[in-house]
Amino acid sequence: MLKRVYDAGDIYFGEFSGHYCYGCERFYTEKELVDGLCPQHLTKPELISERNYFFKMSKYLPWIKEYITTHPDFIRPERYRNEALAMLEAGALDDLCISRPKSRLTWGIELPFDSNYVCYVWFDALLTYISALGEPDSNDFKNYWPGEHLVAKDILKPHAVFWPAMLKSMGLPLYKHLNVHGYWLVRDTKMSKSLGNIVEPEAMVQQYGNDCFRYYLFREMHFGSDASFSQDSLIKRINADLANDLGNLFSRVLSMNAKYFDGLVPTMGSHAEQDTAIIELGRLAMENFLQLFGHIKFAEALEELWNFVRALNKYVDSEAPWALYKAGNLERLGTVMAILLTAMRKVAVCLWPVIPTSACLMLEQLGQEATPKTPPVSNMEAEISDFTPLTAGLAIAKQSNIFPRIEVPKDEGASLPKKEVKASKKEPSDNKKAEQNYADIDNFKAFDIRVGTVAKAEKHPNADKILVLQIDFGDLGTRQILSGLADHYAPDELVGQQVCAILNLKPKKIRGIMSNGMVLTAEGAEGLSILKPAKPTTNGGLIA
RNA sequence: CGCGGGGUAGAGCAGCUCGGUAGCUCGUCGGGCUCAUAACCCGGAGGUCGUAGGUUCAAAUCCUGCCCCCGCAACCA
Repeated sequence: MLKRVYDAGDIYFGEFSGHYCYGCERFYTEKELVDGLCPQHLTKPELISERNYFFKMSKYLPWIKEYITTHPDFIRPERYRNEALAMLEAGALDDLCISRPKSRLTWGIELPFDSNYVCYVWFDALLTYISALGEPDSNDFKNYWPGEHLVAKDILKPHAVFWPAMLKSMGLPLYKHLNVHGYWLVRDTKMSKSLGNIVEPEAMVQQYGNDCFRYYLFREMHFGSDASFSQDSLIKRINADLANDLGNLFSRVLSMNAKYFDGLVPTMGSHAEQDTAIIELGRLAMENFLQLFGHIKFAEALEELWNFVRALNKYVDSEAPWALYKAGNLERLGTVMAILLTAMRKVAVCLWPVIPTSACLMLEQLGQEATPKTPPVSNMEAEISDFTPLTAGLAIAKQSNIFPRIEVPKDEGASLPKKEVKASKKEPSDNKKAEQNYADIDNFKAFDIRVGTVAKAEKHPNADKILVLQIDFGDLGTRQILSGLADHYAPDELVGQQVCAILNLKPKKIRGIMSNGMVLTAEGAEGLSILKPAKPTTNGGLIA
């Protein structure tokens, strides 16, 4: 692939000189430097010039802009399209440096046209979308490329600009759409390891089943926006949609059919007005489902389909097969049941991509052949417009219990999230690993940790999250220490409070202000909490 | 003035592009049915559509100011 780009004349060997910080392994621009020093390490970066390979991305920027402009739905939803265009407008994009000399970076993939260099970041990372399929002449590639591209909202730039430019240069077609999705939030904040609010998908699948979990993810996240996860809503969703509406529909219809027709598909007779109505409603629902699904609007698509599912339950109620049976009206009964069974098949077909295993089970219960690996029908349009009944006389399941309800003990709601958190962080830590984690007491003694009282606290004028604290350490004097507490404490709240801080850390300048130490905090789901002695302690007291 | 999203019934959301009875799911209350997974079906209660103005015969919807949440970026020794 690199060769292709190289052969296209889009890679050049350029000299680049800049301020290079060895600690960060990166170049800094004049602007980024603070007083001529690396903002991370406070060291003077070396002015080095290095010859490296560059990808002529700038050559393609006008083309990308043009492409995005003329293909309004290439990036969706629209607001990310606007963001991408804004990025291109801003003109801050440059050619990409794509190599590092082996003398400095010993690992990495060697460039095909220069064995002294290895590939750096952009190419090796983005290429995996293609390399997973094999070479462009492989079958997989022919079958699956170009496809849909799905990314999270934080990596818009590389996928909206870099990667398309690279593909264009390689002479490969672009993916059909760049679909940008949001995040899953837990209690309105991002999941993060340090907050301990990670939800492990594996655990959820284990607990609720793959299909149920999949259904929830599809159903609850509205494409493009963030969604919030909770086991509570997960259970509600499974019970309401899968168990009550869909599962129960299968259960009631199949068991009735077992009773009335010995588990054989009855003959569908002529349609009454309400029959054509429900069939038309189903056709519409499926049409919308297909359309929305194609636009990655999974939640809305499922909602459409469920209009049909609910209507089918309603249809059962209004047609009351049990009454028809009692009245001995077997012909009408057969028609109603055949309509229901046929409709159920269609619902299952639609659901195949969402909950493959369950959909196959549904289809099998209806006497249809299905496997989770291949789509049950090849022509969805025909499936939607055509209401050919299931073959009369076909033997189908006599009962069904695909989605059992999840019963939650009454006052359980509060304790659920705790389990969630606990179950989340169970790293496979064997004894050996644990032993290696022991720290030497000397490591601890190396820190000079003291008690002090906050004398003054104010916001950092130039950084949102940081408070500038003046802390009185008694005989040791007053120190200025910066801490990322702004999101968790109001400045006034801290004044007069005792805190613990490490004093012998190397001073560091943060956004222009010096910090001479580090305030200790505890981090939990509630946010940050400062550590303080349990009873008032003389300022300067040593912590050991 | 860094960029962006949002504030609509107890909860979660749709509606806003193209002004004109405020809709859906869950929950709640009452009723119905009895085929079914304490399910399903019907009906009710519950909303100053963040806030203050403006445009209009008419504003959740258009315009302006303000308040409050959230994300990205930066930063969190």
